Amino acid sequence: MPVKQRRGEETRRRLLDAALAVHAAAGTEGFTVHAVVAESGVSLGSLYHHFGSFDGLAAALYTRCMAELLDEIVAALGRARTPRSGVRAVVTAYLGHVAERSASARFIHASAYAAYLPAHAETIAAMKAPRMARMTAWLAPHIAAGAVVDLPDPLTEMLLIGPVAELSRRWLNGADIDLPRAAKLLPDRIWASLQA
Amino acid sequence: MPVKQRRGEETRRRLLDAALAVHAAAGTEGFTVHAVVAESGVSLGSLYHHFGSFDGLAAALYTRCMAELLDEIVAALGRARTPRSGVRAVVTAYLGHVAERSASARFIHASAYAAYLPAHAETIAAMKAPRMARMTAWLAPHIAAGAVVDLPDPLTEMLLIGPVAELSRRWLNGADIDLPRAAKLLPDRIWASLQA
DNA sequence: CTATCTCTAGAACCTTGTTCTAGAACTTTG
DNA sequence: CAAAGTTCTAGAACAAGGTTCTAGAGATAG
Repeated sequence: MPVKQRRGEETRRRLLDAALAVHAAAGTEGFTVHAVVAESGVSLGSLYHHFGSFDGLAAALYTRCMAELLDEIVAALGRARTPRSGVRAVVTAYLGHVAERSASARFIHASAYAAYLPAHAETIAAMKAPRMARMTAWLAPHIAAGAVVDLPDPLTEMLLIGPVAELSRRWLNGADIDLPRAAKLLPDRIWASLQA
Repeated sequence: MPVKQRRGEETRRRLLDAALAVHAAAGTEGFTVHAVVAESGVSLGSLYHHFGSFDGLAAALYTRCMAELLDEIVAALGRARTPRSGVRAVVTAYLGHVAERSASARFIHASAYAAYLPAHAETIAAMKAPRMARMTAWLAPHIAAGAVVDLPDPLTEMLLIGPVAELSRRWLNGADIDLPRAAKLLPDRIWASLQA
């Protein structure tokens, strides 16, 4: 691999890592171009060369974090055999990510609106689509067998992740929530909403 | 009522209305102090006199919009007799608000993060607490009677509004979702997750 | 009537995202 | 190997938007 290209990749990675670190340490308030540049040890010019804008950097970081989260969820789902255990796997993977990699989770939730910025929507959609498709495909036979209720895809998705996402958002923002207890109780409740 | 105080109230109201109008027309991008001031016909000094900061204005508007939404939900819940119809009433009221008063709903969802800004968190919590308490109180006898599952309050809340909130967020951002159809299908699914 | 207090006004300021120009480092080609 | 071209890095200058400040107009109280 060409040296130049590798250095570029390295710079991109350093900027993304620095961005996550700054966001975790200073919150949305302190999350600024200049802070990220200082933390990364890279220049402002490089940031704009690689990401085009600060939103571009944020979108790239969002994409990276979200991809990791979805990959963990898809992997957990792949290990499940029954739809009920699949639901439990998804919830556990999601909440596990939130608990163990809270910097990533915090960034995802803080910039949820970014997923809809027109400029970057298609990049994010392109990352999500295949992963969501794998989940849909996993569910399909169980729907066909009559074990899982047959709803429009977005609704199934909402029932599955809506409560978990909202719960995570609150926990990340300091609400008094017992996450392990929630991880025990929620899956069967969500499963009840999906059972045919 | 003193004239001066009434004029102050009027100015506050004009600023809040202008803020909602600007946000609806120009989106989060164009939602700036200067734009709000221009739209309202009031001066910048007045804005800072009454709200302290731009975030203060946003928090006040969020509080007002959220209070209206919650009041509609609580009112709808009050008219319901069975827990199942209560769930349907809540979902219908929420989605109705989103469909009919989308400027308000859009602002609520766009500034969801604002609910956690330390500076304004307690104001918002003070608005929410009594309304949430009314919902909890409505549910209590049904839980006692064994008709509704007994979970920690936040979890019940998540199961009830999580899917609806997430669905609304996507619809507001242009996702291809059939809202009336969702309003028909969701309530019984959510009810299934809450049924004991 | 005058003193004071609240509200209104908008210019000046400062932080933060973006652009611009220059130059360094690597790759390719004659 | 040398020179041209390309990509990447650098940081100063710029622009836009949030905040502060000083001043003055209008209402209320003594």
